[in-house]
Amino acid sequence: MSEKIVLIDGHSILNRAFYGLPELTNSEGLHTNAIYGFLNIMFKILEEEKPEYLTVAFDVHAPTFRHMMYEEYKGTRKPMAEELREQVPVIKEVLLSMGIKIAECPGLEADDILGTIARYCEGQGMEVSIISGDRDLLQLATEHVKIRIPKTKQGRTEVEDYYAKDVVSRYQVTPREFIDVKALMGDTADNIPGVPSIGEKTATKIITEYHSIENAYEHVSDLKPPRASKALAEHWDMAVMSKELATIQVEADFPYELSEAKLGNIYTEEAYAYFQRLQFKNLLSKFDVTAPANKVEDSFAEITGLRDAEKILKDAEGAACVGACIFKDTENLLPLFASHAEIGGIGICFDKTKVFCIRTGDEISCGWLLDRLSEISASAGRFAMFDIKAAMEYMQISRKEVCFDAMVAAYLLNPLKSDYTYEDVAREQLDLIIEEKSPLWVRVCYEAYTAYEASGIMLSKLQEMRMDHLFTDIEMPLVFTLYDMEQNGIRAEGEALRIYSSQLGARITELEKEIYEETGESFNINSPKQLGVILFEKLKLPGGKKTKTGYSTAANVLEKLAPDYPVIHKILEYRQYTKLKSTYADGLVTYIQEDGRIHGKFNQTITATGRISSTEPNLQNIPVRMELGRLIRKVFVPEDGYIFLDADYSQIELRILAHCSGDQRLIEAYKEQSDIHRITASQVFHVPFDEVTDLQRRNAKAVNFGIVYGISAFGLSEDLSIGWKEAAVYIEEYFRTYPGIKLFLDDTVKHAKEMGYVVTLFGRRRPVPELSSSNYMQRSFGERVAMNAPIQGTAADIIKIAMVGVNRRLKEQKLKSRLVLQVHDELLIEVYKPELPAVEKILHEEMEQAADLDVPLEIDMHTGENWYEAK
DNA sequence: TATTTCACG
DNA sequence: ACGTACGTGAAATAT
Repeated sequence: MSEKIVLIDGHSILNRAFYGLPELTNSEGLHTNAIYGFLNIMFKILEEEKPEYLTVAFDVHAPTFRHMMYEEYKGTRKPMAEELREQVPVIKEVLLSMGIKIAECPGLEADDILGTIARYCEGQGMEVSIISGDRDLLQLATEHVKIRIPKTKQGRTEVEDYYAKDVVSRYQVTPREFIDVKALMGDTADNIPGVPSIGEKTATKIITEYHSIENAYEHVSDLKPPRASKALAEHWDMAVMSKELATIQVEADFPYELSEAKLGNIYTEEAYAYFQRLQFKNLLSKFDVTAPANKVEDSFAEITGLRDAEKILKDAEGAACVGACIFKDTENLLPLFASHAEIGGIGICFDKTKVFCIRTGDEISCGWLLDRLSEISASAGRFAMFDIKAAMEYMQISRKEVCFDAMVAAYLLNPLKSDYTYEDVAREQLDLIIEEKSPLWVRVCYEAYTAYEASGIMLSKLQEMRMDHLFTDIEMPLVFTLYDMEQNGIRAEGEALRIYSSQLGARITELEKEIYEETGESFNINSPKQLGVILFEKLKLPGGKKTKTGYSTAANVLEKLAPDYPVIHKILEYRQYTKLKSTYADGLVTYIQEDGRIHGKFNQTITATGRISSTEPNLQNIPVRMELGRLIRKVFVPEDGYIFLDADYSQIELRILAHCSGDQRLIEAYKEQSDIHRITASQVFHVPFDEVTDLQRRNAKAVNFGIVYGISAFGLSEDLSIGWKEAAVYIEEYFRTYPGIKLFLDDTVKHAKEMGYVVTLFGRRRPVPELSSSNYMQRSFGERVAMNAPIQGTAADIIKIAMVGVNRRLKEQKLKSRLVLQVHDELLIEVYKPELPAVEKILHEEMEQAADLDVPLEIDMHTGENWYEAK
């Protein structure tokens, strides 16, 4: 068997990967998508081909002869996107770290390097595979040189292979003739002008007949069609130049030692370190090298004996700082049942050299261990854990003021991440790499150690970033408030939900039947794909639009497209009913527990802006806008002897905007009147307050929303179904009326671009990396985010302060009333009836006084025997 | 697992 | 010439 070499067209594959993959960055903010894609393609090819040799060729970015000629011909070429450019030196380093040969030579393009190496190796009797995204290389294909073109189709990479014969069957010309076709037709992507008015069809036809441009030129008068004949005669010089441009050199002169391309072990420790830095977690599994020994790990110990455990826990008593974690025994369990696993033990760390995993078992009981941990938490100067709210399911926290939630701290330091694991914190704060394959007890020790060691570091970072007040006085107390709310849960009547569900079900069946009759076919109405086909192809509804995969059948699109078709309304009604049934009626019953209550989760580390999120179930999106859905709220009821008290902030975000911008006109307006949209309409459209029409108010309201979202004429026009131009006029008028707003928003974006982040009134930060993107759309998004995040985030800060205050006073006064829900600008309390006056006072005061703004914070408050009535 | 739709603020 | 409003989560279908 002959030896094999793989040649990779470096920039071409990087390019493919860059544009084929979504944005990806590591924690340093370095873009990594092209590198990741490149390596994936490379590994795939290597596994497939198992070559003896490998070389990656790159262009050197000095202008080459061929580029010069073209640039004179057509001006400057587009610069490489910055996000891609920064990845080029990194991939080269990564390749070097794997001992992979890189070939580059000033004055030569990668094509020429590839062509020359390919010819040489073929001459040595080797098999050659060239990997490139560029079809230009097809001219190099022979019986032993295969051109491989990776295609990314829906996430999967498929490779098209071309030997010489494949080029012939696909393009009707030989690889050598392929050059001449290119010379005639040109290739804008490849900087080849070609002959004007000759396209692919004509070029192929001419070359299949005459085999070369020279021969075609000799018979130029015979060429058909006459248009081509004339073009070639007139632009023969262009054809010659194009051929020269299109021809890849195969006898270029540059230093290259085949022996240097010999593949050794590419999974080196150095490469491992790179992959870790780049955070390519799933590529790390390819390595079986073990990371260099870690000093900290040497002092870790696993404890199963009671005597040892007693001694250690006694030592931990009164420590200045304790890091801890609680783990479940999932080792002998199918992952499916992991959630009801027993406690396997704890991790505890109270000194760099005192790190233990204490396991429950024959000697150590769960109850005892957790009680001891609870005691230790109370005696510690600082008690640090990841996700304290979750841990409180198992242990008592009696001294909240000493607690440090490392997950919450990590969230404040960077709220953009999807999760906050101890592995990530260890890497980011401690430069510590934790082996995924380490035994459970070692990982447990690492978690406790990371909580211990990173807590001080993160606290000082929070201080530097002026978020210590936010962390200590808002977010940490909130951990316990949210825990209380989860424990409280909210009562829901299962039977009422089931009745509601069956009523919806009956109507759904009716609608289904009617829709099938009107479309003359039965199909899955819930499938946008099938629905699209029925609506736009079978029924030929006007202009099917939008989405990547087919027609959009979203409600707003359908309404706009065909408001006159009765089927459309039936379908939208059907959607509404099925949504209510599946998500709310049927969805909610499954969460009702023994106590008749739903104990949903409130998540503190999810949103980029600082809001809380609600899951299992989501209690923050219970219907309210439409009456039909709003009825669901009747099943949420207080316990006997209790009543609901609901309060929400009135237009808190716009008030925050008025305050932050300091726009006097808006501030004055809000001090006088509470119908903000009406005032806005009155002032923007210059009509007396009482003469504002419904339409004017509606438009003003949309503009107000737009301002909060980071205004754009396009978005506003979409929302109001008006022209782009008209929307721009509204915005202009708005800014003319409130010039302070315009100044503030511009200034916010400007600061964000300089600093890379935006800040709320209470110091919460949101990085906005999109602002430095070279992509217009991404950058615009960044600008809108920069305008919106401080407003939405400040509102989040304020209600969090109110929640903590309300909860604190309820508990201090030993009231039975309890906080049950938060819905962004709304709080719901289940009030023990005799306490109602006191609780009303507490709720109103805490919400109103949560922040001292230049405009009053108005609160709407209602009571009710269920959530429907209380809103 | 990804996409689409729709519920909320 | 480009193509979007900000922030979430759940369910159903498609892949």
